[in-house]
Amino acid sequence: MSKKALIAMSGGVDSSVAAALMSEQGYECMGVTMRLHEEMANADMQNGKTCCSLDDVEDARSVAFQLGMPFQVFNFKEDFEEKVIRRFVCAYENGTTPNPCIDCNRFLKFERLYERAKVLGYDTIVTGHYARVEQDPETGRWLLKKGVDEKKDQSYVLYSLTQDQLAHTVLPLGGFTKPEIREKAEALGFVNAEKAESQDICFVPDGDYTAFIEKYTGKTYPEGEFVDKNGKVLGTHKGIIHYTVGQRRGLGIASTEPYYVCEKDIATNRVVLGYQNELMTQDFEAREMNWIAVEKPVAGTVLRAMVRSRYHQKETEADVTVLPDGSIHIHTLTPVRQPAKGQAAVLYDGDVVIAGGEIF
RNA sequence: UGGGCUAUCGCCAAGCGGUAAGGCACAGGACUUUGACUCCUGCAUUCGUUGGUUCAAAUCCAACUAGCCCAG
Repeated sequence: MSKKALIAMSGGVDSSVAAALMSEQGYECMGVTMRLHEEMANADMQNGKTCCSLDDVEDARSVAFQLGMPFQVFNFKEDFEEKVIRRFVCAYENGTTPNPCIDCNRFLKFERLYERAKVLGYDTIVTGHYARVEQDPETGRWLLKKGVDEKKDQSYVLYSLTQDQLAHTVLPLGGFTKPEIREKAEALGFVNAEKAESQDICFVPDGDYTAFIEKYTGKTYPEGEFVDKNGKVLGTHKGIIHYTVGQRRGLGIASTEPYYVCEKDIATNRVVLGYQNELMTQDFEAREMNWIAVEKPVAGTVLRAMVRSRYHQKETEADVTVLPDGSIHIHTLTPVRQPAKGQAAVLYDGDVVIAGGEIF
């Protein structure tokens, strides 16, 4: 009796090859594309850079057909709207910087899709992420590890996976590099073998997320003051949702050295700017922790870990203290650029994800 | 109104007689399944104006104009 795997197929190269690999391994597979949002109808929007357009669905269908596996489209638009888009918009309105990809993984791919899979009798979820799932032979815990291809590693956006989810997840690309996957796709003659990497926020294909928020909420976000640490007014900003902590470009303030966004004050609608040295910190906190490699530690526990506080960033060594309410305090050994609230802090021990949470 | 100082790209700013650094801002590109960061490229035939000295001036001289400071 073969195991049954449900493959989340975006229509891109990675998930297509993931499907092929699972099929080769003898799994009984079904390909699924999640419909998450209204595609931009405009023909001139077809830049091929997003993950879930109509063309992408057809690519996924084509690959599934080629592999001889059933294929379905699940309509998760309502869930996506509620769990990803709304949270995204709210985060910006509250002055934080969301990571919708993490929410999509957490709430759609590994929650909604997983539930549906179970109902349909599939016990394994498969995605095209570059990360590895392994079981610790000693503790029996399921581990999430970085992908072998350091350049493409996506363990950061998967930190929310629970033990149960990991136990039922296979990430077949984790042991490969991107070039290897491309080769595989070409060898198999997939229509999307040479498709561009996806990027940008999938539901904002033109990249103008501020326009999206304004259209979504029907609100406009008033101009306000740019000030320095001492409250001195430096200029006028275009609306607070346009900025994120750590941002440099687009401020329009000429100076002797670059200004960065250090802080956003929703109450006064002010954006605090400072020079690079004013942006550095060694302390921040994260909450809603998901512990993967270890059981949730008791309050007061201190551990040394490598911390990543933004995607595609080199980790920094830090001392992590577990606080009474379960959140953590992170003290980096060397100064780092202040992370933006709303982004994820993920703790690593080498290749292994220890835990992750939201910076606040 | 006397005296002094300064006038170089949108902003800051090198240059001190030999044929316009750099930073910021901006634009474009690379990177990227978030926002960012980062990286690359571009960006004054011209130095407040007008004359003069010189083979040669943004650099010296003069006048004019503007701004700043101190006197009043």
